[in-house]
Amino acid sequence: MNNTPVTLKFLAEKLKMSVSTVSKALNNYPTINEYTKNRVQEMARDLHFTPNKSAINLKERKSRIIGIILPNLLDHFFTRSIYGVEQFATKNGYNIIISQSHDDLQKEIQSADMLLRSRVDGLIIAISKNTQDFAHLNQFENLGIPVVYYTRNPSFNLNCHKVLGNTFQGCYQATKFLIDRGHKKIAYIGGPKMINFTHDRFNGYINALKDNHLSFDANLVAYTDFDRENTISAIQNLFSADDNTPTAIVAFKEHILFDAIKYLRHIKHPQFNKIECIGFGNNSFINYLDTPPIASVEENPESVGENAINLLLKLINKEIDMESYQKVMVDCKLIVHND
Amino acid sequence: MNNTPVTLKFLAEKLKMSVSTVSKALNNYPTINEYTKNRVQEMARDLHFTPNKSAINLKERKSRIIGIILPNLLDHFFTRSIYGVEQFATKNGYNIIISQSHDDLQKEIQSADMLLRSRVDGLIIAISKNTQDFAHLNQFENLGIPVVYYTRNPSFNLNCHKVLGNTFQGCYQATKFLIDRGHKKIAYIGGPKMINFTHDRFNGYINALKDNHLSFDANLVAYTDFDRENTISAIQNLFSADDNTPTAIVAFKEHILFDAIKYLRHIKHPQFNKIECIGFGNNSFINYLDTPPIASVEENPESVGENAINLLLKLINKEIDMESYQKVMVDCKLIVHND
DNA sequence: AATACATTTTCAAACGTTTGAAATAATTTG
DNA sequence: CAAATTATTTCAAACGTTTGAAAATGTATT
Repeated sequence: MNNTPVTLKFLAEKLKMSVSTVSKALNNYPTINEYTKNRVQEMARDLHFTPNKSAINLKERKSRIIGIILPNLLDHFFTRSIYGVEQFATKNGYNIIISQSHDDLQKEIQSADMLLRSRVDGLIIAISKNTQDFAHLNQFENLGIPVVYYTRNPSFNLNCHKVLGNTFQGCYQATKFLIDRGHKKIAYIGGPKMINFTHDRFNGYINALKDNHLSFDANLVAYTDFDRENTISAIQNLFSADDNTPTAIVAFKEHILFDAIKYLRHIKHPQFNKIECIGFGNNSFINYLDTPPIASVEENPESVGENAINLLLKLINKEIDMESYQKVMVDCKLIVHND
Repeated sequence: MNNTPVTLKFLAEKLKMSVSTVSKALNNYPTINEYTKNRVQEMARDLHFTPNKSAINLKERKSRIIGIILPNLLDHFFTRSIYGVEQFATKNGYNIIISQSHDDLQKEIQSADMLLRSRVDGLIIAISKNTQDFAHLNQFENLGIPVVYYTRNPSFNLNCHKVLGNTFQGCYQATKFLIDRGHKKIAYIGGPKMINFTHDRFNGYINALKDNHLSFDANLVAYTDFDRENTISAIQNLFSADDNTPTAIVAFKEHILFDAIKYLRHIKHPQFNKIECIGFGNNSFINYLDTPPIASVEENPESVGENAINLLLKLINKEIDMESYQKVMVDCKLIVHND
């Protein structure tokens, strides 16, 4: 209800000194007399002085804000990754603004635009699945604002900073694990081909087969997206040939397995609870399933976030040159569930 | 890599006109000549002029930013509620800054402080479970910045704006549903007593029993928190008496039921798959359980968020007086799962 | 007491916008 | 064609900070 805002000027008038003295006292300048400092700080406290960030930003030509754009907040991978980012950002005096693109290019452009107006000091982004053109993101770098792509990134483009889960290694490990358990017919269910890591995972699968002298069978591979219908039909395909049916599955997302298991149970597949499967993710709900995946590929999202912010901070502080493009890989970890 | 930032002044020099003309042209002032407007707008586009929000905020004495503080982003209730907020905020030209308190008072105070410095135009908050003192939040109202409490709120305090799920009604409905299915021994598992809606839910349960002439049995009530250990022991208690064991459960959070079912299966309770249960939440994961809850109490988080932002916008626009404290209740909906 | 030096405070400009009032230019009117 | 009107542009101050340079004050030295 206070109508005159408490500004430096206001404090200065109260204390009968100049604005600069007040400013310097609050910022603990060595040239300011101790007694004066105390008086100023006390008054500032009493009157609940809160420095106006807009004014400071304007003056300093920076915002101490990091922007984050991601497809959505309903995906645990992303919310977990924010933990990592936030932790290190606040530790270094930065705040974060999170914006969702809802996997829509137009919305992503809007988000980028507002973050640009807010003059964020850096941007961390997981691009939408339709992002082909990068004009809206290149703007940042043109203004000298560093951008770090994480997880979802322009795969063809080497001229950007990236932090990625080592999804090849994760998929290789998962496949290898199943091979070591004696499986010969391991199916692979991949994700939308537009998303860049889909191929890396597939390659992990292929390489594990090859390295272990198993032949590749195209009938054991199916693709789906985030839509359940498509997942079901992908699974139907895999299990259509009665003679050559898989005994294990590797899936690009764990919840595909949930659908798979449910479907197999539904059609009363003779050994639906024998099929061993592994997916990316590490959903705590696994504990509640009757027929849980045998293992999960933990992507360590917090660590991905952590690496992204650390790289970004180095770019902001010019410890790394913006032109020397970095690529950081974060290893996955196979979590074996022994219920 | 552009080192001279593109500002109004810069444009003005290029165009050989005054800064104010440029400003007014970009803001489409009627007093500016059409031809001039076109020239200015074209140049602004070509040079990628981006207005500096800090400068505007400073001048306008507002930020067009809404702050949100919530315990964490791993809880689907909160992430879903953000959808509602975001949608209406952006529609009205506001951006949002999300900050997590991690259910820690100190962190909440920090968040509040940074949002205050950022001079948000309004605040939406779900308080941490330890928030007893509200000095850090009252500051906002002292500066004329409206605050809307949502979901988690100071229950004892009537002098604040609130948007709440009608958790009483939700719990009543759930209990009633089970009664109608013939259950006589319905257990209730409540949440942390610090959280205000725990009691409302309990009252919903009690009232449903009473209205349907079922007697209340204290042995059928247990409390837990977000910790699995405690949940297990709560369930153990409920099922310790061999003679008087519940046939149905209402739980304040759905995942408690997952633990309950798992536990009952584990101890091979004679009718673990007969026990009918209902919890708050509406986790899509339910579809994958062998023994799913019979129904869910959908709390409509998007709608809660929507109501919160709408109320806040009205307060910001002074359509509602800050002193006339509002309380909005959002009804829950019972979702019956017929597998 | 005059000078030198150190300590402390203030001045003034800058950051990038907005906007009412004043100035200027262009057009109409009698 | 001068005066009155209207259209368009510019001036100048303000928003709340920061900060190097200049000014003022205080203290020590001879």
